[in-house]
Amino acid sequence: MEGALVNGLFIILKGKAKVFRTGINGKEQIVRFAKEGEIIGHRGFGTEEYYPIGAIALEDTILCSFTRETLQESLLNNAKFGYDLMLFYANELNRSENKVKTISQMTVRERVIDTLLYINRKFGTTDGFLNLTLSRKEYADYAGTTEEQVIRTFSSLKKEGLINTRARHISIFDVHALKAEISQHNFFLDS
Amino acid sequence: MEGALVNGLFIILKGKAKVFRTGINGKEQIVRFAKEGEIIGHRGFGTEEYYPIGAIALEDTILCSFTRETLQESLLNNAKFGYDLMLFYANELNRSENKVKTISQMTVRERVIDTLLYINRKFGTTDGFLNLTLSRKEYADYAGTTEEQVIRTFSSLKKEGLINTRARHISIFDVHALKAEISQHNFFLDS
DNA sequence: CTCAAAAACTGCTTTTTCGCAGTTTTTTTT
DNA sequence: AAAAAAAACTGCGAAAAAGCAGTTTTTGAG
Repeated sequence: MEGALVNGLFIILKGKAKVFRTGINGKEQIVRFAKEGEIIGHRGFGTEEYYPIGAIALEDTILCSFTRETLQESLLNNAKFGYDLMLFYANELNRSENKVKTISQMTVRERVIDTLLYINRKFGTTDGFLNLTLSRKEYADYAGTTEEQVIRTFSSLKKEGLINTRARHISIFDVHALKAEISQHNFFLDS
Repeated sequence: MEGALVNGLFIILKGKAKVFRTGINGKEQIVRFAKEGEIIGHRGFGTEEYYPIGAIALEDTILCSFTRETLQESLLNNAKFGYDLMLFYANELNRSENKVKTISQMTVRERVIDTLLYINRKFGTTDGFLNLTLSRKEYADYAGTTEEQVIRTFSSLKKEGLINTRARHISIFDVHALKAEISQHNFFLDS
């Protein structure tokens, strides 16, 4: 939970989660989605005393937890471990700073497309449908827009034959065309 | 330079710089400003081969440079060093993810105010004037808006008696009132 | 399987932001 | 110190995004 005392970090053994910051009027900004094998809670590992960020499981999820002390000890005794974790942070930072640019310079339509491609890349598909099922509001919270705009964009993309939606299940028909639309902005960093 | 082969990182011994990503139509997104004592080029230290980001000195600047190899060796031999650098990254990540939220949820006016307060906090003032002199366009590139919007916001803030501008020199009259306007969003993370 | 709640959708209006084109001021060069 | 170039400013129209209020569809509980 955002605002809770930092007590360590977690690794997702099984399941999926969304990681977010709460803004004004309780509006969420989803920072990333996480899956099996990924780290959660590492943002609390700086000088902050409280988590600046929250996470919620999107399905039944099993975590492995490390206390701050355990981790600190391991890091101070194992330089390679610290080095690898540092590389991980460096990549996360790269990803995040790219998102600043994305949100700042892309149109709503482009941001929604970017989000679809991100989900596709990261979670893949089964029978053509994206493996992660999100509400329109969650798409909006990641793309930095409103639910209505996501709905409008989806319905345009549908009309253009680029995607299909069957209720909350989405399939992408033409990944290439979608990529082309945002290629001048995006280097597909955030897997 | 953005796109150049990563060859190490730098510490600013003297001077100031802006750190940015280039987007569509050459539009810059300034990610941060850096001053004496700060690290530059650490974004290239992940798995990337090329710098995802560029930096330009804003005045005569002296750097101290470390090759990737030197640094890697030090990190692998000195766990405490790696640990501290990791903490630094964790804070940078926190700062950056907060900026995602800021840009996504604040209005243009709020983002401009946020930028003014950031410059004030980080670089301070002399005789009431901010110690870092930027063009309106640079304010826009940091705030994620256009030059014209910055100009319009500055002129409103001037009319309201909150700031004063004498050409490119800006003084903030009422830091408190400005902070109040964005306090529901911002926790003043990015010093 | 039914029903209530939640989510998705639609059309419309309002607000915010942008961008152009021209003028004025400031800065830099010679 | 004058001229040229760059930056700052202004008003206005256009575009993008957001917000509202209702209807329809989907979901999930019992």
